[in-house]
Amino acid sequence: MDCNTIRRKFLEFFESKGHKIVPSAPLVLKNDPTLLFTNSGMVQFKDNFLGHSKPIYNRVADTQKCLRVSGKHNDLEDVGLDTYHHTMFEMLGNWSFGDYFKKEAIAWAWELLTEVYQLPKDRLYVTVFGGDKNDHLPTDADAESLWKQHIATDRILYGSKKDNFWEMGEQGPCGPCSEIHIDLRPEAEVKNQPGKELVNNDHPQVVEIWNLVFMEFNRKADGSLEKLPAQHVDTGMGFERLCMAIQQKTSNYDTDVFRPLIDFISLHADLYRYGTDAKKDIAVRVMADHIRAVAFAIADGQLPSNTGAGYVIRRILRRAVRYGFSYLHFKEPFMHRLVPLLALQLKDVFPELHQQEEYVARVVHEEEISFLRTLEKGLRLIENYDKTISGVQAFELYDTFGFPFDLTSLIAREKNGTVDEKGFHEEMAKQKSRSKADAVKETGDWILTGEDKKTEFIGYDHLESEIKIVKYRKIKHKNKELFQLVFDKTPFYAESGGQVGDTGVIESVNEKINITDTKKENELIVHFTEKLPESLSSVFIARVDQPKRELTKNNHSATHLLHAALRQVLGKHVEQKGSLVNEKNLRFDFSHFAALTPEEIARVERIVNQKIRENILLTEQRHVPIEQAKAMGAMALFGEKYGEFVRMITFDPKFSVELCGGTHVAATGHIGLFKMISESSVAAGVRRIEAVTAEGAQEFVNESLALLTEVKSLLKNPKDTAASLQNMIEEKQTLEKKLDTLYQQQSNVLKDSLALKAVKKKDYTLILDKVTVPNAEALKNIAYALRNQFDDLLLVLAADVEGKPQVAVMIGEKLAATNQFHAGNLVKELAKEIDGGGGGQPFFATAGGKNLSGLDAVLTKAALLISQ
RNA sequence: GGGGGAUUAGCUCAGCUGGCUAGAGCGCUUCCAUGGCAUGGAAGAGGUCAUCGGUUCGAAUCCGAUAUUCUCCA
Repeated sequence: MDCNTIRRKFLEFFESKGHKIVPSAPLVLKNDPTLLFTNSGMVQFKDNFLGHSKPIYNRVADTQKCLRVSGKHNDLEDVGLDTYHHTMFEMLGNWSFGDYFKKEAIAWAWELLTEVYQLPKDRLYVTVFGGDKNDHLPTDADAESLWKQHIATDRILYGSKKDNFWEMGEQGPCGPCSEIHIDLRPEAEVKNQPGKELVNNDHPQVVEIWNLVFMEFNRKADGSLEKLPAQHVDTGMGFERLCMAIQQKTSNYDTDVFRPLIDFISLHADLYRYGTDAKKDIAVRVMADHIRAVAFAIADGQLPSNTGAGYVIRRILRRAVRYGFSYLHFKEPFMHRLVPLLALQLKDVFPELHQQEEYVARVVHEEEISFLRTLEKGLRLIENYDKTISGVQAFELYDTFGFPFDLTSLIAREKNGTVDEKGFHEEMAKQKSRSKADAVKETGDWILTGEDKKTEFIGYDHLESEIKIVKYRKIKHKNKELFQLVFDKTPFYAESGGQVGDTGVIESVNEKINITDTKKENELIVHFTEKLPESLSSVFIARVDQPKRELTKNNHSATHLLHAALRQVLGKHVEQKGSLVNEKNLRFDFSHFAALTPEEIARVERIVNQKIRENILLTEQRHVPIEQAKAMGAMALFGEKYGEFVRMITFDPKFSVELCGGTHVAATGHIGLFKMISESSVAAGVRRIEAVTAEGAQEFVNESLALLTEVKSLLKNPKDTAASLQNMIEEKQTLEKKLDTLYQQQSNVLKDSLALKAVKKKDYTLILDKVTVPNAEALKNIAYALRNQFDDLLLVLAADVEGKPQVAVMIGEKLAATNQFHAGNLVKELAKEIDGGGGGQPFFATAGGKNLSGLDAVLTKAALLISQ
């Protein structure tokens, strides 16, 4: 059975059991402070379990793109070393939200595995939760007795809290779980040792394939458990592992999920045959695995970067490049060539990659080039190191120059040297604790003050409303206390879609509290404040900062017009890749492969301003079925999670139709004026435009004009300002050069006159004089020029340099070789006469001071010192 | 968000603990040699040492700030 059939059969099976098949959520999460990536199938339903929103369907199934790079069972650095860990994988799952529970979940799981997939019953084991004293929980007897209807009693095993009690995090919904394991070893081995002894023992051939979680509790911040009002089922089955079991392979990488990638990599690694060299195999697996994670993350809108989720993507890609570089001799960018293959392979399941294939490959390619450059630089640095490399050095290479530690040790070994690994890890630990100390954050439990229900957002129509506080909690960060409030309804817009959150106040009869920000946690609208209201149960008037909201609206609507204009001018490949809209300006990132020409910029700006003058009325539709919206030409963004119903914002159905939750002007005329401030690049294939509107644009134009007026007036209002300035700059350069030559000539004259005064002594030619020179540079020049003239020169010049005393001592080449005089020592002695200090090299030294009248004394003293 | 680096000629970079008049390779200009050249030789042009401020007799070098950029950690 090929992998596509396996996936299809899973979905068909649950569809036949009354489940709604939903699409995978994006890999990258936007509104969840606790998580960077979707790491399991249940993430997109988190709000349903937490009770923040009601599910639309109570039975759902899907295949979900997941990414795991750290956690109790997974670490990025382990992936590829063995044959079963992955960064990105698909998780098949079925869910019940307060609908069916353990009985159906267990029966269907068994039916699917043994009847649809025909997995051998005598190789399956199941585990149930064996209870936990600390949590005062008994064995999961329900699951136990249900399993007994399907499977022999001796194939049921009992697991501890660690293996059989599933928790979302330190807080939140949780419950006992029941896992299905399969023994894939050859017959002989099975006879030797029963599979049940190997379950949950990290054996690569005796593995868990399906986890059925029965969510019935909520874990509170103090660690105690509370029964949930409704019970849910959450299951997850690793797709790649399931394929291995059904296709009777010994590794996930041997299935047809990975094989095409592996073959392509091997082909281009000098026709390497996979399976013939353990180290090279690891490299091949790393590359095959990592390209999936990287490509899908980029397709979902996450570019590699140096912070947050983007940094994780960068690390994954770099790890793959590193392995290819070290073990398969890929010295040129290669990973990007895997993108088309992967896109084609998953075209029907995850079309987002196929649709953005060129863009994704380009980003990967650019990132590869940049890392190979980093490697090259590191290699050059490491050449200058001793063959024993200290931990501090290795860490500096890694931390400052991004040079991977394993490459450092590889190179050290090649030179028969060593690296202090312990020292390296110590340095790393220091770095980590520095960062952690900065990031500590304590989050308290939500405390209910009213009936817990979903907040109604009324901010599209109202900027002011009576509200009640539903719940609140305390956040501690860097010794600062913050409170988060949730209302029954709110006019405050929570940051999303690039638009900043509203600020404002809530006010009761007795008090007035500032709301400093509004954010979303998944679907929950959270208001931030520094002060907790005293009477939490009062009725408050919530009031949004209106001027700020108005200015923000201008910028948001302008962003839509800009997006549409860009597509008109540049082409349909322009897709939004990021957006920031606040009261001051707007920033819009989009896919496009070249810098905009001044003409393109002008055209885009002209179109946007024309649309503003047309004063197009806003058409806002709040509840359109997603399919209908798409049919009407609305652009859905990659990496954005849309519900069944969407909000549509239209400014002229022929011009701009977008799915958007933000706030907008009633008619485009409100925007007033649109002015682009800058156009730049953020990453390969992504451009950024910054612009201002309304008052901001007016201010910008006024300031620019004022500056120009000032410049013009300084130049005495020339006909052509730019040319006049250009002239002036050129003129200045010529003058500087002329002045230079003039000084040079002066110095020459002075030098010649000094040369005439030279007195020939027995061992040397003495020049001792007082001079006036324009700058220190000239003094130096004269000294060097005289040195070229007399190889037995002994020169002492007491100079007046722009009113400051300076002394120069120069000793000719031949004389210097005799070590008879030391310019540095001499000048130090002489400097005393001018209340200064100095030094230099044995043959040339200078000194400066404060006492100009001491110059004569310098010469007298010099004569004395020399004659000694 | 918190660290660590880097910024020197058109490009890639040297320049050790402050002091040889800031260098190399490539590229550029001119000239010479060969029938031709990704050729050889010679000469030459090109630098506010990112910006601003400080320490010092003296700063590319030390200190601080800003900008740009690379990199690690969260």
